[in-house]
Amino acid sequence: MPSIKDVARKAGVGIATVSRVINNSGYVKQSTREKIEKVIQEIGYVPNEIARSMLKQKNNIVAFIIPNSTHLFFGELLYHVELELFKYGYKLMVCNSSESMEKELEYLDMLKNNRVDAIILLTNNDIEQYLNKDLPLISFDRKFKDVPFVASDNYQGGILAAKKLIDLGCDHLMFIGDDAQGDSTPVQTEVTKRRLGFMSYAKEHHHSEVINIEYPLGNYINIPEQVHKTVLEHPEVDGIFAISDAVACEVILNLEKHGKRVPEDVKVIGFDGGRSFLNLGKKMTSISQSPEQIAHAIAESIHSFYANEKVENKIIPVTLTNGETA
Amino acid sequence: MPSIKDVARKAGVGIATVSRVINNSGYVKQSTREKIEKVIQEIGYVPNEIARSMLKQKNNIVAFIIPNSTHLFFGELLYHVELELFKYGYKLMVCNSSESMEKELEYLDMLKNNRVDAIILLTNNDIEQYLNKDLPLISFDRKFKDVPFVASDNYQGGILAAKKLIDLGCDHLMFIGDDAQGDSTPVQTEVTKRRLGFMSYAKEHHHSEVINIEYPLGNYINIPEQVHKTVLEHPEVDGIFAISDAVACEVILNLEKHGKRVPEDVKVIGFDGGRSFLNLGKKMTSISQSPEQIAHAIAESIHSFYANEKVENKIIPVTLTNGETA
DNA sequence: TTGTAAGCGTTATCAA
DNA sequence: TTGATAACGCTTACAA
Repeated sequence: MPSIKDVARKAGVGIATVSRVINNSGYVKQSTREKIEKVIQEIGYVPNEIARSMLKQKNNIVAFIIPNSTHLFFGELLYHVELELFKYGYKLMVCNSSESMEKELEYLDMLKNNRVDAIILLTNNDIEQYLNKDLPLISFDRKFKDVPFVASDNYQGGILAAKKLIDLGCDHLMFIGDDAQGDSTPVQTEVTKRRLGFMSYAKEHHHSEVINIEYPLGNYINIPEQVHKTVLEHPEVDGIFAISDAVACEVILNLEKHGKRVPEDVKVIGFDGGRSFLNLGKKMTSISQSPEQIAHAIAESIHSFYANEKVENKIIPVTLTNGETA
Repeated sequence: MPSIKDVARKAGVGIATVSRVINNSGYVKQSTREKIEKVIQEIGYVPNEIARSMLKQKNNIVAFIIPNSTHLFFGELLYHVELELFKYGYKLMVCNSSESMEKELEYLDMLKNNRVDAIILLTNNDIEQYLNKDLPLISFDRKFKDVPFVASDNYQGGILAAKKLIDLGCDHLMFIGDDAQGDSTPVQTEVTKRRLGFMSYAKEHHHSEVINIEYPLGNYINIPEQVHKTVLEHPEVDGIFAISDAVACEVILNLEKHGKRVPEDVKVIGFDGGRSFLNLGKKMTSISQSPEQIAHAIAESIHSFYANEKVENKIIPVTLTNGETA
């Protein structure tokens, strides 16, 4: 592919002049400019961004380390993150970790070598100790030391769900989640606040104790068979808040398989937005996260950082989306 | 971040020697090597891939122009493409076109500027005239002049679906698809072969005519309301082949809403693999594409190209996955 | 208004 | 064994 030198030679000018033309900087005589533009057309010259990156020490590439782009909510988030970054002139590199910490570390090394401008990190692994100042990180739904983060208002989501179920007259509440606080792993993400918010509101406004099902972090999609068993062992439960739509969906299908009607016998609320679960046959009642707003906040943070503005942590509001399962 | 010069200075050697150490090339005295490695550790030097790219004229970045990573099958494909490319040392840039040709052209320009090593193109737009030799293209499910392609065996998929429905004793077949052959757009993709294979087999092995519903390319997920109406206008139909699982899912939900039982009254076969539609409440019968194999074929083609091997077009086999809808 | 030259961080060539 | 030095393609002083 032709370089700036080829243009300069063919136009009979110096490369600096060509540079001035393509960047519209400095003075260039009109006739010279036209001559150069003509040559550019003729030989199909386009500037090489790699060379520019080297000089500017900035390549406008952002990487997104994500467990799995196949997961419904993550897929949506990825889509919007790419869209928002594009508006600021950033390109997005996807890095599917498949939830493996080893893979995450491998990506981190690779991305450091590639001098990407930012790395969006979304993980449940115990990775804190491997993060350092040379990595331009921003994290989603997770706090790391010295790393700015964006998170949904998970606590408020828990409250909204509890309030909804209680308002609907549920007598026996249950929470189901793989948020892995406590013993199962040393990691605590912001997601656990869904549970905390739920519990807290229920404690204040509800008479009986909430049944709390907690299981280790899995693959985000399939939940352990044991959980289904436990649910069935509590026939008195008439209100369930699940940590994600995917989990809620599985729980609902299981309940229905065992003769329970949703929402008549048991009301179920998921978390994420229910958008992708039209094919459940009914619309899910869910606490909606806004992938658009999250993506916007992330892109804005990255942009602010390079504009030398202060990067604030951001909490994105959630809303209750009414559906047919509660 | 430190450069090779910093290492050289601190170790009291020339930069060429440092380069030899980090690339394990040429002769380096053991003691020198150790001294250099020590410095590298100390100052936390990692080589700058951007500089390497510039020199090698290769950056190991592949871009994937995809309509929407949120679409279930595309999301899976994206996931596997990234995985497969990673094995060959390639990084993946996602470019969501949202099906807009304008956006695709914008991406194409951007990617040319960025000298990416390959561009995987997945589009239904009439874009042929904008493609040129400077774009390192490979296409999925679509033939372009002088562009190598990978496609599923769509024709065979149509045959498998027709055979299945006929073997199950269906008397009145229907095909539903937005494959847009003929009038609706000048574009013809490989996907239209699903219809052709279906029709061809049905013609040979079936008595009555197949009802053919064709509608313009949409957003891959929602189908026009008119299609649902047309389906209901044909109560005699007892076997439907839909061009994708997403379409099949919508058709099934609509049929059930109107009192038809699937598969008892109408058998429905989708296309893609049915994997993501567990939450339909039943497993979909579907012609399975293999995102893994497709991704592998794509990655391999790109790799072959840079290994100076001949890049062949590749047709990936499909299989019938039995489910509960046919 | 224009051109020369330095420099961004590497690798590769060629002497030493 | 090693170290200058010339690329790679660009931007930006600095001179002219």
